[in-house]
Amino acid sequence: MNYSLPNHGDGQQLLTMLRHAAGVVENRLERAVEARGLSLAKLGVLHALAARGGSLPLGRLADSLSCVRSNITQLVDRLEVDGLVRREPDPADRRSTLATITEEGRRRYEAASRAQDEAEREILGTMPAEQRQQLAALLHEIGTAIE
Amino acid sequence: MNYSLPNHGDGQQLLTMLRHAAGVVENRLERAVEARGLSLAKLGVLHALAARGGSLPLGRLADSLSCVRSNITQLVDRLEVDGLVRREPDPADRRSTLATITEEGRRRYEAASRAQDEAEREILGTMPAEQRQQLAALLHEIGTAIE
DNA sequence: GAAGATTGAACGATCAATCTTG
DNA sequence: CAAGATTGATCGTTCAATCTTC
Repeated sequence: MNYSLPNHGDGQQLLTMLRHAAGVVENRLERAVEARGLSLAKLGVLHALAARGGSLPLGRLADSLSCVRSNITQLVDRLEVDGLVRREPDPADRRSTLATITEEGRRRYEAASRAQDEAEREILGTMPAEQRQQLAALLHEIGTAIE
Repeated sequence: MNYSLPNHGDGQQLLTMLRHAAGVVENRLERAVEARGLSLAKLGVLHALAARGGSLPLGRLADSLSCVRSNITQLVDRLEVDGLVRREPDPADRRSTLATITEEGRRRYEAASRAQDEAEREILGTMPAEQRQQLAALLHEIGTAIE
């Protein structure tokens, strides 16, 4: 559901606004990293790898990104085609496969990461620190209200 | 990008929180309507139809949901299989196709819509009106900061 | 030619079933 | 039998190309 949101029912427009704002932000960031030849999903994988020394078993990668394994299988497939990640056998366990970031992968990661930062700074640019703090607190409250 | 979000770069954690909160809310609402045999995407279509007398040309539907036409084509395909929507020729323009909600579609729409309301009320349940108002204002500000 | 709809391809995500190795 | 990874199916979404009708 990436498109404009219906206004069902009688009053919870706030959650509609929340989802809409996040969607607009997401689209904006997606465009920013796309201009550097990545998607947010691929950037997420490269980030996890770069943050862990360059290599991770696919299962750990799935844990890192809180997604199911088959998602990682296919994401890494595409990243391999792009030449940004390599699959390697795990010496410690023959069931396991390591994903390793390539040199080109590191370069793309750095560039796209900077592009994302820049876009985020643009979006938040004018918002005073006090309001940011308020927003963070309110979002945290909603988060904890669920489970 | 529905999974846990990376913390690239140096400080815009706020947008990560925003996207994460929206994702959690989205998943929760999705589960709520799924229990009534719908998805948020399908519910959005039924809502648009119900709100406009039961029938709309596919193109207007795409406009309503701010998505691309081919998306509607396929969504309506699946809704037709479900028996919740019917395609009909547009008497006014032979290029155009009308999507019409069925009786069963209306029933499912009502039920799922109530389920969504309920879930939204649960999520927001304990949040005082003043905080809701604050949050709405801050979200609006972020929205306007983009274009 | 432009508008309405569809089709085919791709991406990102999930789930269920399967294969290999522990 | 568990755990790790893959495959095949389905959903939601976009884009580019195509077909029909205006």
